[in-house]
Amino acid sequence: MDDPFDLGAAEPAGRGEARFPYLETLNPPQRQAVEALDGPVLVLAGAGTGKTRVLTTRLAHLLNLGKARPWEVLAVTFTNKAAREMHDRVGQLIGQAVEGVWLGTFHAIGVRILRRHAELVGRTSGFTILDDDDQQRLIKQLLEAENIDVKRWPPRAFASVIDGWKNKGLTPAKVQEGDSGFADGKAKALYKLYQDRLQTLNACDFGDLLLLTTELFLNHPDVLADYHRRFRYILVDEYQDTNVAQYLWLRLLAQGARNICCVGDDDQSIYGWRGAEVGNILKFESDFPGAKVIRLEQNYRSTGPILEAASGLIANNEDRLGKTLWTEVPDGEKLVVQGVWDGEEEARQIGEEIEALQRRGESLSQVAILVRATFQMRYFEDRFIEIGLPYQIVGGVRFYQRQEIKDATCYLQIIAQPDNDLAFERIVNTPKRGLGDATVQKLHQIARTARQSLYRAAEAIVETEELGPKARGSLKRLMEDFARWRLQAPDLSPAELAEVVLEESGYTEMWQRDKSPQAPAKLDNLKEMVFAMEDHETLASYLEHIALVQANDASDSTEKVSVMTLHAAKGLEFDSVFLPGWEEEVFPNRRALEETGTRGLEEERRLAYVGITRARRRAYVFHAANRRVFNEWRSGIPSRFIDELPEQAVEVRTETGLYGGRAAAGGFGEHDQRPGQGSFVYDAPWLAATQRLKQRGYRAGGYARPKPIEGRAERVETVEAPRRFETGERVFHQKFGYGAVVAIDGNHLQIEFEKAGRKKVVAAFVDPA
DNA sequence: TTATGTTACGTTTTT
DNA sequence: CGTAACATAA
Repeated sequence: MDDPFDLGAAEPAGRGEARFPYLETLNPPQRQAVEALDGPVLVLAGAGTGKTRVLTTRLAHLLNLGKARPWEVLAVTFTNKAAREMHDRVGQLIGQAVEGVWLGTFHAIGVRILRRHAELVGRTSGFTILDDDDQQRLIKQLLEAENIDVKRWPPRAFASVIDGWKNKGLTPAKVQEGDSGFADGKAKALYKLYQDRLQTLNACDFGDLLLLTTELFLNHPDVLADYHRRFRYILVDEYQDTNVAQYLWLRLLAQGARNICCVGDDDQSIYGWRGAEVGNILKFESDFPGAKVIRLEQNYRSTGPILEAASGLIANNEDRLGKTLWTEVPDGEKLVVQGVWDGEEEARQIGEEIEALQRRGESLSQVAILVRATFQMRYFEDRFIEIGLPYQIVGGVRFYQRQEIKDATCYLQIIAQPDNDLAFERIVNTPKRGLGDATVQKLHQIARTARQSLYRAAEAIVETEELGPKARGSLKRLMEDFARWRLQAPDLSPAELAEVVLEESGYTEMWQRDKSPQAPAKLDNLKEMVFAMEDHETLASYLEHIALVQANDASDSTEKVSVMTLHAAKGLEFDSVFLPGWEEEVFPNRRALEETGTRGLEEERRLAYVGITRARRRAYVFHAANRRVFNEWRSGIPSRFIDELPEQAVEVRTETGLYGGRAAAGGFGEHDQRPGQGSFVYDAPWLAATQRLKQRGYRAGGYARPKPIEGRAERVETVEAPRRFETGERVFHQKFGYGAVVAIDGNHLQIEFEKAGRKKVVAAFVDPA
């Protein structure tokens, strides 16, 4: 990148430049941000202005200058992905792997600190980390035990109340009586009970990882002082997304050396619902008097029109610090806005556009579809399976949250920590071994009166006559299994242990016998899990890893389209970005508006801004006139965000007539009939529109296919050797299960699935049953 | 206790 | 519509 300013003018040229070549590639504000090592620094970095670059270079520079040893640096990120990227890039800069730096997410670092001082917060260092599934089940148990009607007061609602408190850094003692309307003002007391329960279980939920660390610092000044001495430099990524708990946590730590550098962009604050306070970034200068504030405004990522579209949109927000992004590469394609008939049509169009890009030689790894909510992903999956377009869902269900992984993990957890009641309860009867509700209730009773864990209660009860002979024998066998595995554990690697346990417990067998379509995938996942365990030397290290890391949070760079939520896309960039579902109520999301009004709307707008700014060269906004929500057809009004895009940066490709006629005349009322369900639906505006489209020769998927460019392959072939199928043949499909071939059209099969109905599928995705 | 059928309910966004 | 919790029968 050419630097318009002469670096030598600011500082005598000399050995510095030669020793630190990476400094020369920075622009002046970037370089300033890297070199202002001491004292508090706030870097306001717009999208695509080299934020990560500044952060990584700064960290490398710190180490290179010998300002700090690796373990004297704390670098906090929000996602594991960001942490990993930082690790890798710093490694490249200093020419060797970074070892010893405290680099990780708030949560991961919280765990690390808590494990060292667990006794001070009422845990032992081997405490378990609950995921929100565990958390909810625990809460449900608790509410039921307290005779709270869980129909009226759903456990998930209480979970979010608790999370809210924890995000604000509130322990039960600090919560105001009646601070939440939950359970008629009993919430505070219930919160206390919940925390007590966690302590007896020797467990922490996600919120505790921050809350208890902060409590630890507050209640034990000596411990805090120790970390003050340790962390001489602190770096924080995505500062705009810190919540109060994280803010307190950071502020406590930063009081030591006061060398804290926070990087963020108020326009990209999208975690308000998780308690993030944009205010934290605004308060920085008063929290740290004398702080240097550096703005990065030169965008290196996107073309002019894309930047213009994004800037025009975000300018509609009142509550912002304000930045002016600019780029030296102004030319480029305009942002495309395309209206389509419905959700399926949207998926078809996007599929075709992607195939066109592919024919023009674009890489699929540089294409992303960014949705507002996960339910939108399904349409793309269905369509891409049908046309054989390789895709990957990024984010989604956490690997360890999948049923089979969770079950397997529970076995391992019990070996490591027998007193983990939640894990025990989950697998006593998985696979089925005749230990049903009645038995578990009895165990609970004994455990409660004897004040011991379910596991200990089970050990005791098999020596008595309290259970029927069948249950007793079965439980006894299980307890013997556990005892044996625990004995073997020290001599086996975690992976070997897992294999033994999965085999001997009958868990693998359970899925082998299962003939549901998901079963083979589950077995694969279990294999993948065992494989992943090879990387870990101890069981404890594996369990830690699985609790904090999403397995598929990194988009692998293979030839696949990435499908993910806008939230998951933060920090990423792609040549081409598709933004479907820009309709009122979908995006901006209705609930966001209902719950937090203008604040919610502005956050949605920031989300839209994040979406557009992910694109380097091409961005496509789609909106559908109709969408099926649950089982109802609803018409959709184009998102207000579309109107807010500056006209000159946009090319509109919406079919004329889509919003014409009575529909545009205000006919977008709510209606709940499906097409063709009887004579009474004639008045529905969408039906009129359907008929118009039909008259003009519309057919499903019938928009003109872009002409292939000559000389290019029609489609990159990613499928394996084709196999011939015959009509009537019984087949198996990963997603749709078993079915019979109805018709064959080249490499496309029409299959009548037993569960999923009739679908068109590419032959390569189907196996003979 | 398990298998099977029935109904209620839900979709923001995540460490 | 699809899933998960719930109710009933075997």
